[in-house]
Amino acid sequence: MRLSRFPLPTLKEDPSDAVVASHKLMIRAGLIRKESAGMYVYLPMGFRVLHKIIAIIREEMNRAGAVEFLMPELTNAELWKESGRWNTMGPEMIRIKDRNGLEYALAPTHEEAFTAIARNIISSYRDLPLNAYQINTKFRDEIRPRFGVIRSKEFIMKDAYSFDLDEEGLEKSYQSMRVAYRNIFKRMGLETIPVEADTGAMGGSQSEEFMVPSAIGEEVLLLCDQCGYRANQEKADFKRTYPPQEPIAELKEVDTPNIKTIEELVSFFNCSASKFLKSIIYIADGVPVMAVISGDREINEHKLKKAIGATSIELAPNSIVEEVTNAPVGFAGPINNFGIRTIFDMSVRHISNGITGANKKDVHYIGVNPGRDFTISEEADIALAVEGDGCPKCETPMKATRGIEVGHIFKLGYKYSKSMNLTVLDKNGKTVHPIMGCYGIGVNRTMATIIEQHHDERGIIWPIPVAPFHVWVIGLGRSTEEICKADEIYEMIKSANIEVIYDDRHLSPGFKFGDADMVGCPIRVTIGKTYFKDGSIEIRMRKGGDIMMCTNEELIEKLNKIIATEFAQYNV
RNA sequence: CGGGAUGUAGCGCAGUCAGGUUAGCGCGCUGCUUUCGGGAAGCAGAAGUCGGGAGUUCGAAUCUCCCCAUCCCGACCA
Repeated sequence: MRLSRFPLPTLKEDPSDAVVASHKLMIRAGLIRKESAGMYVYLPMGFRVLHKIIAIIREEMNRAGAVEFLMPELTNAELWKESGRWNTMGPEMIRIKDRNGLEYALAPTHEEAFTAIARNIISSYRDLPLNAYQINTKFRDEIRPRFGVIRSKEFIMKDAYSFDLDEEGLEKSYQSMRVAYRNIFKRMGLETIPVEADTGAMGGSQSEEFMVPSAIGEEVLLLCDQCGYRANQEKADFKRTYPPQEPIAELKEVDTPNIKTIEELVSFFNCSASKFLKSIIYIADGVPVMAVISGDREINEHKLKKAIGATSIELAPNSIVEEVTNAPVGFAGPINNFGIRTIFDMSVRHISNGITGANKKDVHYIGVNPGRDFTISEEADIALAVEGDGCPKCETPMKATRGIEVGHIFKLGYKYSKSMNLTVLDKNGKTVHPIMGCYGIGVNRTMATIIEQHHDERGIIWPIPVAPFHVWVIGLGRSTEEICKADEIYEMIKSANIEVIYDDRHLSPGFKFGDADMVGCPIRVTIGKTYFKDGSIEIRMRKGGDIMMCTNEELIEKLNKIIATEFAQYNV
């Protein structure tokens, strides 16, 4: 490929609307352009990288025994109604009608579609296990698209769905995907950490996310160096420690004029935050509920949502708080709280002589004791684990770090096979529902994440398995004779079946070197003054900057050797 | 959806507070000349609904109102 015939609109300056390195570099290196918020055009150089990533995913999925499908993007509403998700998916699912008024969704995921086709094509235990996958576009009307391609409204996902006869089979399928994912990311130069995750909107039991540690990660991970416990903060457990029980005091009302926040209360009462019963009003599926937790902890809304069994929860607006507590925000508490459904964190039971709002303006109770002053009607773990909390397994203080989620694997269970009535006959001729798993990789996000992990101040440094080209040839000659010589070298490399791009543009050397560094192909070959003088060709590695010289005759062998060595670093 | 910021040529910005001729600058782009192993120089050019609409005014990029879009911070997710 000649660069003179290959659109590569590189930029010298950062685009003003990009914030993170990968987004800036993808635009500056001419890989993508923004179409509108959350939608991107892949230019030829960027598309090549996407293809490389897809090819690796496909190889590893096939190697793991998965089989590739291609599903429609426009999915009939009937499918979603069968599983119940037409109602529960919410506005992130883009719904449209055709001219006859039939409703469709632009697929945000494909559990229903794959379950439906499985219903059609499998009927016996002999057809199991089946692991069906596709690499296809997903549409999600994100509330906030962010960080370029990392969170967009339209993105390419590899999604796989496994169907097994029993849990043992599912465990096997799940583990084989776990291995495949590790291999996939390793082959792209990404070190991933699998962490325990919340199962979220997909439903199901066990679930792990594949995280790449990064300062720009949207997830917080809690890690135990001692025993290897790793979890998303949304899901993370921690070892509880409780204060000693005190001799029980009398329940009293205290005037607390305009003292509302835990901080204000701590200084007003001059005691530790753990004394307070923090009471927060949420709206769960439209109904107000109260969550009560020790004042030194935060509520984990994912855990709370699960404990309540709600499909959506949000903080109640002030007006609702005033309505249900009969007081301004800041004076809510579990005592005499008008019969509102209340969930207590496990920490509450252990508070003795605590302090909490009296559901009256400017009044708090002191000497509050669970059991005597209110009943713990529903108890659950609804606390957010934070850095320094003890590991739930070995009690060692955990560390927190941020991560980008590039993949996610789930054990779905029977949710879809039952709701959509997917059945097979087992050995005994009995009708049974297969058990399912699902497995996703964000392809575009993976590309951005690779850049986050592999760049310097000059530009991208592609790991060779995902580099758009392996070799970047720069011709610096001016005379017709010199240009011919550079052309010959390029043709020679090309006919050796090496992936090569040739910068044959009429630009100054600095400009060409700059573009080569920006785009970041692993091997640069320069045909310049050293070649025209004494026939020595310069080979320079983008990573590390090592320079080697060789002759015309040695070049192909040398390049093949370097390429093989580079690839070897990413072997699994 | 709540809070904050921004919108001027393909890209990056100035000009707006304090209204006043043909709206500037850098990069990029076109032509010519010289140069060219780390983002060259000169000369000559092309390219703009100043986000949109309404209003105030003799006169609006600039003031007022409404709308839209983009980006950042929080709740959803690959």
